Amino acid sequence: MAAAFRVFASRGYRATRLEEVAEEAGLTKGAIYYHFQSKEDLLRQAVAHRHEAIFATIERELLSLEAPASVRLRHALRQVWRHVLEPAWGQAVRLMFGEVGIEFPALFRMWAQEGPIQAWELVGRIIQEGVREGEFRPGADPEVTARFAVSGLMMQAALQVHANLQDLAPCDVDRIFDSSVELLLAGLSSGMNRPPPPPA
Amino acid sequence: MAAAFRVFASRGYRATRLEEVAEEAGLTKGAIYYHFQSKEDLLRQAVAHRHEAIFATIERELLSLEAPASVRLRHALRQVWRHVLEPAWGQAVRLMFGEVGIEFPALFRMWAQEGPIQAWELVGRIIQEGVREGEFRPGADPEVTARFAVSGLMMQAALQVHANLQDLAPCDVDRIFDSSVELLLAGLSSGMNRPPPPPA
Amino acid sequence: MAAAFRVFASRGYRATRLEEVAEEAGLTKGAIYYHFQSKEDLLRQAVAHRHEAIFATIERELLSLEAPASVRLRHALRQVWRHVLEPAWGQAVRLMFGEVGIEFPALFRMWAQEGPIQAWELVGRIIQEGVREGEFRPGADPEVTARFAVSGLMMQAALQVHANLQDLAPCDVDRIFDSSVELLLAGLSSGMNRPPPPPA
Amino acid sequence: MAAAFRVFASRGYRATRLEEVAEEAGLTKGAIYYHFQSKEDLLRQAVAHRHEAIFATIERELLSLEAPASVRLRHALRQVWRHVLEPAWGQAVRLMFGEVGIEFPALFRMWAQEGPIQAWELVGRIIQEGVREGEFRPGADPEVTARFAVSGLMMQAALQVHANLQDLAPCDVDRIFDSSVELLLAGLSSGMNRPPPPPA
DNA sequence: TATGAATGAGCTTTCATTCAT
DNA sequence: CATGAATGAAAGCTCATTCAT
Repeated sequence: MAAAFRVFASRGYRATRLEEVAEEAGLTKGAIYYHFQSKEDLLRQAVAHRHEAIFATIERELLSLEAPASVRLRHALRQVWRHVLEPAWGQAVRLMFGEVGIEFPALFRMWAQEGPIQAWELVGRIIQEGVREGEFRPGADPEVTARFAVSGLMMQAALQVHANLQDLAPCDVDRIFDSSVELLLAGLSSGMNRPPPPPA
Repeated sequence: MAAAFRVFASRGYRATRLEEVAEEAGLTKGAIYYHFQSKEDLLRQAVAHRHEAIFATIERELLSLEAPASVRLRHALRQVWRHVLEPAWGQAVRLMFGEVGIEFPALFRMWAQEGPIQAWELVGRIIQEGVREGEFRPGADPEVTARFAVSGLMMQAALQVHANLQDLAPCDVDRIFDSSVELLLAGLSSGMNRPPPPPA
Repeated sequence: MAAAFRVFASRGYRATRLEEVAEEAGLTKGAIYYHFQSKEDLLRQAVAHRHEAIFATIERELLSLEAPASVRLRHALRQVWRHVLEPAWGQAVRLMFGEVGIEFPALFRMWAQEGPIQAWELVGRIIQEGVREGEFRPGADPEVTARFAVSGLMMQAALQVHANLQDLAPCDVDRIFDSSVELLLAGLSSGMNRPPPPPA
Repeated sequence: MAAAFRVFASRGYRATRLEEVAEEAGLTKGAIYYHFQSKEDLLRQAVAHRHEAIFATIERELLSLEAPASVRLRHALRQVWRHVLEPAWGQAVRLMFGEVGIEFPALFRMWAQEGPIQAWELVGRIIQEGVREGEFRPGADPEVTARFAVSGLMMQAALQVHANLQDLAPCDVDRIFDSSVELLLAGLSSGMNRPPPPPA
């Protein structure tokens, strides 16, 4: 299943021949059919098996982190950023957005639930706490902010890094993260920790 | 070529049979081969021909818009949002991210150049002007902010709307836009027009 | 028709696309169908039209040649040799032996009648005259000798020259002709003009 | 491969549908592609595999034959004649001269090397021995004589028998051989065993 | 469990042929 | 007479799937 996921992710679903999967797994085509019903079944199990445990891990970490919301937000987003920069994530997202999204919507939803949705719910909770604690301004929309933040990072990772747009529109990877987070925090800030605006 | 784009976008490249394209175009398979060398050539031309003139249009509009940077930014992002909410964009992005990205990277880059990159360069210019004019704070990073903003909207459109995640994680489409823009403006604001923070 | 013959001869019948013929003729496919019923019809007419007038010409020449049979034989074979060394003949023979022979036997027979058969009948007559005149030995078989001689030259031309076996089994073209004719004359000679064998 | 050779030889390369080959072999199209890469590959292997071991066999026979060169020559040519009268040879030669010669020259050369060239080298050696032993006249050209003899027989077989020209120009098959050999021997003879020419 | 061989449906591609203009 | 566009019937090839061993 791991082999299958690897090949599907790098070649695409339809472009993958079962023989490639077999080879990657060190077997032959026939053996696959002993373990799986069909190519589709193989994909399904390969995807399902790849639990995006990542966000659960992040969450647990954060629970034990006693720090201002801004710090915890930055920390969480850093983890997200790290995760989506992984080549494996880049391939997976292409597979999911592409053929899987079209041909196996249910599979796509399962992935989305465990990945992006999970991520923005997690981030949303942190922002909400920040608002409750007065660190973030009361008018902020934690849910949308979280979606927006996570989506922005994901899309930048997908385009800039995984689709290799570095030479078309170069931009340092760390700068993308730092500037994005800075923007977020500025936008969320209740002004408590901010120097007063210069008198007009 | 339009017919081809439509079918490729909705079915995916490999899953599309030339016969479907032919039917959509009101012809037969053979006729396609009179005009195109191969399936790949058809895709190439169909994609290349579909100039994403949209952003050039937005830009022209903005040039004639005398208004504060924040207004122009909101306007531009509104156009982007409108565009990426189109079903056609949703399909195209899946096609591009999926099979085209994997099998025809050059084609993908062409699309990225005309689409996302164009968009964030446009938005980046507006933010830069806002900074220069003092409406946005001097420390802002126009380029990354633009990338982040456009990416965030695109990803939300792709997931929430085109991948139909509404029932898994419901969220009003307008709220996504409004809250995102509000966040952005708050994060960019130089504080000139903002009420001073309440005394601690 | 000339264009058709050229292309058929160089590419082979089935491997020839009507478009190639059209291009060679400076027209388009459609125009061919104004003049010919089908690809087969085109081949038929192209072949039929190419009268192998060559042997009639040789014959006329020979009629006016007052010389011993051996001289006339050599002369006739020289003409044959010259003819079969032509690249055009090489291509034609491959076409005829190959696809035409298999798919259009009648066409092949027509060609054979005008080509090889004509040739060996002509040569046969000369030998017969040589026998009648006493220059060739009485036991000779003019018909088979003619067939054998012409066939030998044709096959050598086809293999050595047109199939380009020169580097696999090099042999000078003139030597092939000269030695062959010498052998023939020696085999046909009645001994009249030959020095008596050395006493044992 | 045997089945393929049979079908290719009788129908021609391009005119052969893989399905015919499959049927002849008792399989289906797909199975062919399990064992061969393409139609071309199948042809290549089918031809390569069909070693023309025939001439090696003849040679071995001749080595153990203690007899005058003329007898051995007649014997060798008889074998050649027998071989080229086989229907299979007739088909093969048409295939080789036709499409294979045009589209796969290397394959043609391989066949020529194992067939005609082999044959005339063998015959050439015999003649050379005859010359050395004084049975054949010193001025003879063994190499060309061999080429000429073998070519003559081959071409006669191809035309008279395999191209079925019997009714256009009837001639007994045995007579062709006998007269040809008689001519050859007469042309090669050193005169030692020949009655002196009648006095003029 | 695993394999090699085989299948057959379906795809892309080719091209002789047609025909309105 | 000629053309460009279109057709449709193959044909080559691919590959998920099956199965005896």
